[in-house]
Parts: sequence; structure tokens; C-alpha cells
Amino acid sequence: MAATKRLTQRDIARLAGVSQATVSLVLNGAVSAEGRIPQETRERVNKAIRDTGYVADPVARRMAKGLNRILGVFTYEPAFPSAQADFFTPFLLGIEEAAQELGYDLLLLTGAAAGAQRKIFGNNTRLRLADGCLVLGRKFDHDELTRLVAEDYPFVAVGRRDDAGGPVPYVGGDYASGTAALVDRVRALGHTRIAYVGPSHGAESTFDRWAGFSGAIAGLDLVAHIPDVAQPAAQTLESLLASGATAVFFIELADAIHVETLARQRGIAVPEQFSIVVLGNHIRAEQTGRRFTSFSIPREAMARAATEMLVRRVEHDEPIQQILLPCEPLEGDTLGPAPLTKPKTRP
Amino acid sequence: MAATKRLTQRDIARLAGVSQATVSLVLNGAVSAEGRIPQETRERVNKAIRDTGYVADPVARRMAKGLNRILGVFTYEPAFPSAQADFFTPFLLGIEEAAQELGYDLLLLTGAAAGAQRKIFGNNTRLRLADGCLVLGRKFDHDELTRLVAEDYPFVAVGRRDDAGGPVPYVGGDYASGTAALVDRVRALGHTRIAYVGPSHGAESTFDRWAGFSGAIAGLDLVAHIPDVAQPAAQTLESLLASGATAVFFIELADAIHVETLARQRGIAVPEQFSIVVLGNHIRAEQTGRRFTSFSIPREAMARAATEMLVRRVEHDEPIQQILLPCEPLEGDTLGPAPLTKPKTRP
DNA sequence: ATTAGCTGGTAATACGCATTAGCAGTCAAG
DNA sequence: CTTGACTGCTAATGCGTATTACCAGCTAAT
Repeated sequence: MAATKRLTQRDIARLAGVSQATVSLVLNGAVSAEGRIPQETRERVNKAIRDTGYVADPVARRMAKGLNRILGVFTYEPAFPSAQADFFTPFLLGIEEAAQELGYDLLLLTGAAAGAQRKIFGNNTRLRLADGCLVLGRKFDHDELTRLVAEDYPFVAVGRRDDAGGPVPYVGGDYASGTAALVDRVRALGHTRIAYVGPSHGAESTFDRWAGFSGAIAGLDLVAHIPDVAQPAAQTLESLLASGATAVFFIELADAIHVETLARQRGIAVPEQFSIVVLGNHIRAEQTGRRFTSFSIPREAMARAATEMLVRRVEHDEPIQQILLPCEPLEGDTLGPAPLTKPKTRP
Repeated sequence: MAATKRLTQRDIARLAGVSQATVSLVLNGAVSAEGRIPQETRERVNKAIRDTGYVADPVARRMAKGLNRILGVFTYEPAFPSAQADFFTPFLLGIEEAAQELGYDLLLLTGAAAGAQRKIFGNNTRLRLADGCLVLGRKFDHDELTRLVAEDYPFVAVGRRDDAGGPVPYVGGDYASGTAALVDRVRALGHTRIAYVGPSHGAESTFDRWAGFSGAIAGLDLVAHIPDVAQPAAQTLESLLASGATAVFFIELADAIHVETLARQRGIAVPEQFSIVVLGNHIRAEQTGRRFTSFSIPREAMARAATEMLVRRVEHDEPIQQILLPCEPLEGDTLGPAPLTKPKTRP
């Protein structure tokens, strides 16, 4: 149980009867000194390495070279609590897979919590430990983003982000097109009076949905827009019915569930009398027993793409890119043809 | 958009009109030079730091001091795929929380995958980047464990582990006692003929359950032991019924679910005619609609304790410890009093 | 015999920080 | 006015690696 002293290249060098520099050269394939070191010497060095089980200290490596094949992962909310888990898990999965394939390790920046809201720039920002960083979260801190951009530290956001003193590199989901496609579908099914439940501004993801929506509703009547998401379902349902809408777009799955449940209780058939569309898929939606018509968010693919983009940025200094992945429509069973008689409008 | 060159202490020193050493001293609270640096100088340095947003490079820090407040997390299987997620998530949650409280960041060692099975010791072990490491997984590689122990690298296993050329530091669940307590409960309910479905050896967790089981069944008849877990439920159920057992212990929740479902289909009431006990709780068990009698596995607490132990080991060179946390019984509704007439034994 | 070119290496240095030894200046005591 | 203690700071060094510049020894060409 002899406390094995840390092995260094110097130790290997001594064993192999060469210099530390030679060990390093052998270790690194030494392109610049390709034919320089004969097979025999390599053998001796490699033998010493094998015998001792030496591995280069990654810290020193990074010190010397400036890179360490580590990607930071910053989440604006703790990643694992079950409340968040459903949100982050697919992203983390994609990141982990891509990182593994690319030979990178992941540094979870959990330490830098400043009160309730997490901060990238705490006193002790360890961000720099990593070669680059992926940033996730529902809501970003704009000032921090600005600073990240300004410092031109290599990072990639998962999810589209507005400019922050410059373009932000990201991989997001094309919510706007996804939403627009659903609008088209609704139109094709004969609906003319539609409603929208959810804010039209706020986070980028919210904004994009509204943008896609409002850009696609030509020829349709937006008879109700209920921006307040938190209000009771009964009230929402009342407003919707009163408006004469036959198809409603929800930003929040939760709202859709409440309203649908309530509608069913009141004997209003979905989608026969009333169609519901949710703007984005959500894990655990199946539990409700109802498969809402919506579009898919390719979370895993987004994360993978973001990771790969980050690595390209780190390794090849690739310029900033912004990518939106398509969000395919999900059939579901809450969108049907427009009813011939509008519900409750002609008593 | 001037590409901000990486700031170093030398830059700060220049700005504050002091030496790099002074900056470092100010930065580190400098116990040894407590009163040595006057407030005024500190102010100047701190101002420069504030103005520039300087943060010390953790790599250099680690280089110089040997520690960097990073904990490695090695999982023998990918952590986030949903199949595994249910297994790892509670652990990761506990680790993340504890790490955050203790001011550590987490390094996910994903990179060193060698084929299907992950390896701690790849060519390029990055393990040492962290101050210490937590090791998780259903199945450990014994040789790697041996090596970890031999190198006396600070690590802690989550889950009990057999000696590997020396005691392995771990925080585990006390499956043996948890199992024994369930056996006692079964006995107290009047059962005399019992069965066990699952192997008696293999991973430590399996072994412990069997050990707890076989050590507690004095006075009971073990009328069936079906070590093969993968066989069809019908066959298992046949064997169990044929044996005349009135209470069955399952290692695998999945088996229990299949058998219970089948039993119900055949009109055999659980637990009236037939009691089922599962050795350990499992996330997502609720989805089956049946709450199986079992014991809880305090995964989050285990992970927290392991993290704290690791930090003590790193910071204070604490000697190796082995801790088992109690697994409390879970009432459930699949364990009842022994039936007066054994099912199907007297046709 | 001198030079040029090649082979097989090595010495030296940088990376950014922590830490230790020690230096110049001041002030009080002797 | 010398000594000693103290104050406020800095120079120097080490951590383990990657990399560059360079050197010794040899051969082949001039």
C-alpha cells in the first residue's frame, strides 16, 4: 500500500534513459519530429510507460497547451431536481453522447450559485477551466450573455438567443416555422376563427412562437388572445367560447390540459366542437391520456448539434453560427375539421 | 469587439501598480500574510479585479496548489439515456446538491469509453483533473477498482463494494437489513412457505439481498428459488404456484410486475392468496398502478453522503470509511397475511 | 579537410498561479 | 548611531507538460 508518488514524465525519462522532452515527443505522436525518434527509443519509452501505468497529468497538459478536452455545461437552473429533470434530461443526454463521441469530458458548473438565480460570473468562475461552454436554461441573463459574447469565450447556447452586443452562437428549434405549419394545418381544416393563449413576448422561445403565429394567420380571424397564462381554466374557457374561436393555440401544455379537461367535463367535445393545438411537445404529456396536436422539439438533436458546434469552435476557431432545427408536426388527436356550427354561438 | 486577451494576475498587478505576488496574496485571503498587506493596497487590487472582471485560471491554480475544487463523477453506463436516467438521476441530484453546498464543481467523465463498456483508465485518464472522484454504476470493473485503491487516489463508490486489494470507500444502502426486515414481516404475517426470484450472487447489491434473505429465513421453508430472472412470467408463476409458496421475494421489480399481472389475469388475488415483496424501491414503479411492498433505497442521501465523504477525504485526508444507510420498509399493498389454504395446492 | 546535411536527441522556456525567502524602509529601544 | 523588530512588498521558484531552438556526432559531398 505504498502511497504511489505521482509519476511524471521525468520519472519515465529516467527509466527509459532519455530526457523529459523525448518522453513528451513520443507521447504526442510528435508530428514536427516525425522521423526524428527511432522506433527503438520509442519502444523503450513506451515500455516504461506501460510498466508504470503512467498517464499525463491533464492539468499540466492544459497548462502547457491551453486545451484540455473539457466542455463546461452551465444550466441556469439546477439540472437534476425532478422538476427540472424533464426539461434538462434530453439535452444532457444529447450533450453527453456527443461529448463522448468527440472525446470530451463535461464540467457541470454547479458551484457558482449566487442566491436563487445562478450566475455564470460568480467570484469563482470556473468557466475557464473548460475549453468552451454550453449554456442551457429557460431564461438567460442578458448581461451575462453580453459579457460572454464580448469576451469571445467559446460558448454555444442551446435554444435561440437574441443578439447580446453581438450575435450569439446557438442551436435552437425552429418554433416559428413549427408554429406556422400548425397554423396552415388549422386553416386547411376549415377553421377561420382562432385564438391564442400565451404571451406574445418575453423569452425568445415565446417570441418565436408568436412571430410564427402572427406571420401565418393571414386570412384567419384572431378572435381572442389571452396573454395571461396563469388565470383559472374556467375563465380562459369562457373567454374562448365567447370569442367563437374553433381552434385554440396554447403555448403552455399545462393550460391546454386544464382547459381540455374542463371542456370535456362540460360536454364540449375536442376536437369535434373545439380544436386544441399546443406549440411544442413536452415530456410527460402522455400521462394526460390525451395526445395533443403540436410540433416536436428535437431536444436531443439540438444538444448534439450544439456540442458539435462548440467543439468546432474550440478546435478550429469556427466563426459564430446560428442554427435552427426543424420542429416536425405531431399529429395528435386534438385538432379536427372546423365544426359546421360554432360551439355555443347559436344557442 | 476587441478580442479580450486572457487576463492574468500580471495584468491586474500592472493596473494596481503592484507585483503579481501581491495580487495572488490579496486574492487568497493570505493567512500567512494577514496584516501584511494594508487595506489601501487591497482596495487598489480589488478595484482592478472588479474593473476587469478577472478570474483566476483554475487550471493554473490546480497546477500550483494541487487542488481545484472539482469532483469527478464516473458512471459505468451513460448517465442520461432515459433507460438509465431513472437509475442515475437521484444519485446525480444528491451529488449536485452536496457539491454545490460544498463549493465544488462536477466533472462528468464521459470521454473514456472503450467500446461498449466504459473504462476509467483509458489511454488518457482525465481522472486526475479532479480532486477526487465518485464512481457509480450497476456493475463495477473489479480490476479498475483494485487499481484505484492501490493508487490511493481519493474516490468514493456509491453502493457497497467488496474489497479490491484493500477496502473500498463507499456509501451504500443496507440491503441485507432491509431484506431481513421484510422477511421478518412476512413471518409475522403467518407465512411459512416462501420463494425467492433472483440470483443469489453476482453484483454486491444482489449478494447482499440474498445474504439478508438467507440469514433471516430461520423457521421458514424456502420452497422455491428461481435464480433465472429472464424467463417468461408464465413459467415463473407456474413454478411458484407448484411450490406452494404463499409469499415471494423478487429482486427485480420487472419480474414482480409481470408475475403479478399474470396472476391477476388468472384470477389469483394478490395479496389475499399470494403475497409479493420486492427487494428495493424503483422509480416509476407507480406507473403499474400497484404499490409493491418493498424497502426504500435512499439514493439521494447515499449520493450526498458519498459526496461529503469524498470531500472530507480530499480536504482532510480522512481514512477510508464504509457506510451503509438504512433502507426503510415500504408498506405497499402486495403483502398480506398468509392465506389459510394454500393456493392451488389442494385442487 | 572542410562543409553541409542528416540523425537523434537535449536544454530551456512558457503556461498562470501559490508560496517562500528575503529586501528596503521605518521606527523604537538601547 | 547601532541594533532589532516590524511593515509592506517583490523576486524567485515550482507545479508537469509541450514546444522550440539548438547541439553533438556522423556521413557524404566538395
